[in-house]
Amino acid sequence: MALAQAIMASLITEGPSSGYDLVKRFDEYISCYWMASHQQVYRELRNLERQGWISAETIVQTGRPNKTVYSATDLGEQQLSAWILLPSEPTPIRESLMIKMKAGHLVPLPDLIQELVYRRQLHATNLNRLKQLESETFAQPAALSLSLRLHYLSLRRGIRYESEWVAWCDETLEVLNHWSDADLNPQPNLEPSQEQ
Amino acid sequence: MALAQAIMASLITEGPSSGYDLVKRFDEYISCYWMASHQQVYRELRNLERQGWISAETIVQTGRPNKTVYSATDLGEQQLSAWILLPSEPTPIRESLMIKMKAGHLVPLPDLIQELVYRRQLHATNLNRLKQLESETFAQPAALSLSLRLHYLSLRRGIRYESEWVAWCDETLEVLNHWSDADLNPQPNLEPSQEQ
DNA sequence: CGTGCCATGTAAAGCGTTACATGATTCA
DNA sequence: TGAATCATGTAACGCTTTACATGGCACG
Repeated sequence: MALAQAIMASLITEGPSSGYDLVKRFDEYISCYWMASHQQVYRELRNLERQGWISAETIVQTGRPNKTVYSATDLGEQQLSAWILLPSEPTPIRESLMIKMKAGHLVPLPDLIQELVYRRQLHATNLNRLKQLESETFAQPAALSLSLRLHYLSLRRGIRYESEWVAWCDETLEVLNHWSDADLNPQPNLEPSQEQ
Repeated sequence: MALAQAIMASLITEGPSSGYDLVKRFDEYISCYWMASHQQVYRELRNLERQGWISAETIVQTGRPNKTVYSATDLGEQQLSAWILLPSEPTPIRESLMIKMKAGHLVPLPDLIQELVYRRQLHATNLNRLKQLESETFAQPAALSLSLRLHYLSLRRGIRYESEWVAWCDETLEVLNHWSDADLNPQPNLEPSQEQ
């Protein structure tokens, strides 16, 4: 629903871009607040052009395929501004790992622990990547434009989010490891008497 | 994708339930890890019954509409166990508020601040609700079953998540209020020369 | 000469959101 | 008498995901 606005925000703050540029930017840092696949981005660009929020210009390139560069129109910028002023609700949470926790008594404890270790690693890796971005882009805070400072605040949210995940994994792993030691290891409920 | 598993997990840990019971449970605490509307729940229950993961029993009630109570079948429990053992990725993040931050220079700073104050309040309210649940259900930790202890861990994640949101809002509001004081208030880019 | 990057799509299926709908009971 | 709760849906639309597809260039 807000993919259109995420694209508009990027075109306005980062300037005219090709679909490919946008996809790269989504992968690099936009995904820390709005994830989108390349298929979604290309489709949305066509929608936005049809509605007149962006305009397309074909850049002829020799030796490699032509590219289409999109720019936000005045209409697009006005529409984005108006959308920002509308109140918005938090994203609904959908975390499959928590479903696994809830029904965790169905599987052996070591399997649950393994899954948590894996998730901790994913979030720790992403956290490092975001901290890297933070130190690269925001090394000299005095020199930052308003736009960059606002960008920084959204990056902070990404860093906090990933830190929180790592902290929860650590907290939870400590509890589960303690259960392991105490030999509370649950027996899986897999009905071993059944063949199929 | 995992709505089916969220329902199965609830039927297995909380026992046979009607669609309405499940919807209430989603509203009460499942939503802190998996949000679902009543329409989704009812549709998914029909799918699950068709696939044999759950079985339905009609309870005839006098004076009020009959209800259908669903129970997990052995097949359903096995399928859920197998699914838990599959590795899973984090949910893609989609936070429209961060898009607003990114393009925040397009609107007056007080409007951005107002939106943040509103969001802080939403998360603070939800945090209090979850803490309430925590203190109600987990007052006597010694008496808890394995299943309830696992439930508690997922509730902890919800509490951490909402705390983190409140903390980010506070951090960000402090920065923005400071800008306000310093008279860095950006002028909106709304092209006042245009009539339409 | 193969791998990966540049650059851009189509198609189908599944999932989520919004709107609409029904009809009884209980409580103020 | 009206509002809220119990209890359960259908339909349409739109967004997301997954799979498949193309074709040149650069680098080792």
